[in-house]
Amino acid sequence: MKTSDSFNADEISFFEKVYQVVRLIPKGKVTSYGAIAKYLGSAQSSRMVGWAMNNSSRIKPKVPAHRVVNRNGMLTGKHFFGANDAMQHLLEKEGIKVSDDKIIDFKKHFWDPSVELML
DNA sequence: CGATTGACGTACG
DNA sequence: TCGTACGCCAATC
Repeated sequence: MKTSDSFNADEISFFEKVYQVVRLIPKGKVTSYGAIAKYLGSAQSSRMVGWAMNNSSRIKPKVPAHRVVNRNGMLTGKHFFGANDAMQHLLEKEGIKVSDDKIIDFKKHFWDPSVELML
């Protein structure tokens, strides 16, 4: 415990920042890896966002990685959810229509952290 | 310790 | 418009 279990801004890493942002994604909304990376100040590190998502399976609490898709709105990481349609099913359950592993009206459901969380 | 991979994105041809 | 190449940082082999 050491003082507190809270997150220390000085302790959080690039990955943990990603986790927090993803957790802030409202239901029925989605975002892209690049948007998160850009919000973190490393737009070119979009790969790291995806890598962070991979680790998201081991972190706690688990982050809604199903709300994070690539720039094309395609569910590139659906294969990581175990079931092939698990990610798609979750998105449809939240009101997001998915077809061919791709989000319909992706731009419409797009949630940009740099806009919603901008101060 | 060095090389390869990875849920992406942008640039160039 | 489509395909290929590069960059970014960390983890894994």
